[in-house]
Parts: sequence; C-alpha cells; structure tokens
Amino acid sequence: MTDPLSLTFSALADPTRRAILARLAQGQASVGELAAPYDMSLAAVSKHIKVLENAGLISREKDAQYRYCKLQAGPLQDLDGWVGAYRELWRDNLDQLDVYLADMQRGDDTNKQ
Amino acid sequence: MTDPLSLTFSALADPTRRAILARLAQGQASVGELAAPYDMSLAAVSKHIKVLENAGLISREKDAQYRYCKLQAGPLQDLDGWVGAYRELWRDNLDQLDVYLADMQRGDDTNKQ
DNA sequence: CAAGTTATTAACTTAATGGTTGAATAGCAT
DNA sequence: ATGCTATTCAACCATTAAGTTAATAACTTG
Repeated sequence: MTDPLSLTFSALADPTRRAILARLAQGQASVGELAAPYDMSLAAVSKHIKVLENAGLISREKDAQYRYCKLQAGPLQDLDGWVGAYRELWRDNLDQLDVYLADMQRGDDTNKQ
Repeated sequence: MTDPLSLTFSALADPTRRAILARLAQGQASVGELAAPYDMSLAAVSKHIKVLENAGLISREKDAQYRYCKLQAGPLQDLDGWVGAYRELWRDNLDQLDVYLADMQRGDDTNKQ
C-alpha cells in the first residue's frame, strides 16, 4: 500500500482528517487551531496532520512555534481523475450496456483476463 | 469510522481492490475470475471482495456455485460529490486567493473558528 | 534566565487489516 | 452417492492504525 493513490484514499478514510481538510479549504491554520474542535489530544491531531502531510494533501510552513498547515490540491486532483474514469458508469443508464457486456463475457470468454 | 464515506475511502485504499473494481467496470465476474490475476489465495481475494461489498461498491448475485460480482456506482457518485466540493481549489489559480485569505486570517482573526 | 505556549516524539494499549492454511458448505456431474 | 468445483469460514499471525500520557524541543515573553 505504498502507491500514492492508496496513500490518498487511506488518508481520507477518516472523518477527522476530512474535517481538517474542509477547515483548511477556507485558509491555512495552525495545529492548535485545527485541533480545537475535537475532543481528542493534541498529539492525536498532530498524528492526523502528519498522515495528511505524508499523503501530500497538506504542506506545512513553520512560523515561530506555530506550524501553519495549508491544503494541497494535487492528490485531490489525482483522486478526481481516478473517479472520473468511472463517471460514465452512472451517466446515460450505461447499466444496460454493462449487463449486455457481462452476458457476452460469460458466453464467449473473450474478455477473460 | 462507521460513516459511509469513510467506508468507501477505506475500501478504495488498496490497489488490489481498485484493480478488482476496474475489472468489474467492464462487466460482472465470478470470484474465481476476479482472483485469477493475483498471486494471492482465493480466500484473500474473497475477503477483499467482501470489503468492497460492505462498502456498497459491488453487489453479488448467486448463480449455482458461482457468485457474480457487479460494480455499483452509488458510493463512487458520493465520492465524486465529495471531491467535487474541492474542485474549485485547483481551478482559476484560486491558490492566490487562498494565500490572501490566510494572511487576512492571521492578521485580523476574523475567520477563526 | 525562567516560565509559558506550541507542537512533536516516544512508549504503550487496543483494535483493525491483510495475509496464510485448512476445514466446511453448496452445487454440479458422473 | 461420490467426487469435483467454487466459495466462504475459522483460526491464526504479523503489521499497521488510532488513541492515550508523558517527555522533549523550539520559540516567545516577562
């Protein structure tokens, strides 16, 4: 699970981390500011932030004893690209075509991999 | 981590499971067919499939001793909606605005929460 | 310098994840 | 009925993850 996309998905698979991202979408914030809303130790939030940073979803800028976190869109763009490949699945009732292809597949094995 | 979105992200945070989804995007397949490409026990793939099913990303239809898996778009649509909320971040160089807002915030505290 | 603030690190606990092997279940075919 | 095929379940192991508290580091200010 070392690939970037897995890292991104994994980082986002936690409501606290997604909430932190949402907060950062409206501007940078220090670790303490980010931690304030949560009933959780500062160390725990610090860990969450590190997970986000390791996934490239945020960057940090040091200013005195504060570390200001800033959202980085790159991984989200990649994620958008990934889900984009599936977007056609729910457009134009492609479900019907899906079933058709599946039947073909079972019948003649052409698409087997 | 019981909310649906976390479940979806978590299920997708594994390359094998994403590959299984990609395979299913071109039509339904049995567990054995899905397992074939992987150097992994069938039981392991079976577990992966169960994770995808629990996340609602696939459904299963029983036919004789085969379980045919089929991709379900719902959770992917939700995910698309989630990432969509961030799409503006990388359009129109909104980064500049981001920095501006951040400076405002540190200066006058107006946006603190 | 001493004291307070901010954040990270270390050590630990508990629970979840991803894999294994082997047995069990269910359906099909001889 | 017997055996083959397909799939799951159970028990187990190793690793990772999420949280805790306590200690440490880095900086500011009186």
